[in-house]
Amino acid sequence: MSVIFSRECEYAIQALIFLAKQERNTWISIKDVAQQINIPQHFLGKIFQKLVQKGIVISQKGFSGGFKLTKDVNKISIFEVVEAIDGDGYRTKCVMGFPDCSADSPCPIHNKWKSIRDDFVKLIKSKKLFELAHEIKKPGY
Amino acid sequence: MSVIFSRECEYAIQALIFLAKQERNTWISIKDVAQQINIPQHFLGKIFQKLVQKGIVISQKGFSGGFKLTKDVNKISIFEVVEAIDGDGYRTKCVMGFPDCSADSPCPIHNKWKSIRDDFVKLIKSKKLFELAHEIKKPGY
DNA sequence: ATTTATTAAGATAATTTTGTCTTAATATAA
DNA sequence: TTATATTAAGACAAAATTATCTTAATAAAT
Repeated sequence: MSVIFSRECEYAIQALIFLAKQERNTWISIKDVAQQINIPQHFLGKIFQKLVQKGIVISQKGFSGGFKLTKDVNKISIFEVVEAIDGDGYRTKCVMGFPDCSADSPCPIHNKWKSIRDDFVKLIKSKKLFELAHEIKKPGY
Repeated sequence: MSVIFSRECEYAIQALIFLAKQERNTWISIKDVAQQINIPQHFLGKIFQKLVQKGIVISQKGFSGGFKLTKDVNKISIFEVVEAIDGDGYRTKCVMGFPDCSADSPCPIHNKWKSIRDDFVKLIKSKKLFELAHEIKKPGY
């Protein structure tokens, strides 16, 4: 299993970081992205379709078409990508799975988990593709 | 999807908290646990089998048999249950899914995630069934 | 001994997630 | 206008997770 995000979401994050590393205003094909970051091509296709619907990337069909980011790389955060693909379950559900856990009727670790989770949400909101793309220069990424 | 733990693991935690609420040294049947916390009975059976193998509970077959905790309720933490069911993936894998991320070759949020994750691990190590069972008195748990 | 209530364990099924294949639509280049 | 490279989209398949069903083993009560 993955840690917090679905596999799909992990791929989305990795693919967008890859896009952010490329020259601005050029169309990048699914094939290129999938090969470079080593993830299944057609699965990535579906993921990109969702990202198009959410307005994070735009697509261009046909010869030398592909995808590019709609917004500036320092305006797109991990948080935004996660919300687009996985939704908000990771920050709204009870970490122990109690169905009735809520602020009104908190489970025994509700508040401490909330505090930790808030730190995490703050982290992924603060991290933009720009920074991520520039920090990732080592092989393997 | 669940938050961090698998459904199986969430059920294990909930079931053991329920056991911790019962009178010590009495056998509690799967059926009772499953009905009370509203989870699938046979699925819970398999989970308990794993918990027996890990030495967290012991079982007694036959008439008026069931399960009980092996150790004192203030000696079993959420952490222990999670390790038994889900293993350590949640605290060892890269949160963005980069396959080569490690302390030696950290992804851009490796260290900040580690810090948050360490807080979480500390939390679930500190929470014993004893405390959890006593804090859960409201309906719905 | 027989009945009954239980865990143990394996087989099967349903659901969800992940991954693949195929065809259509489309845009560019030749 | 034809060939080619691409996304779009749906069907399909595989794998993993979650859930159910069935039978065997076992222990207690009668």
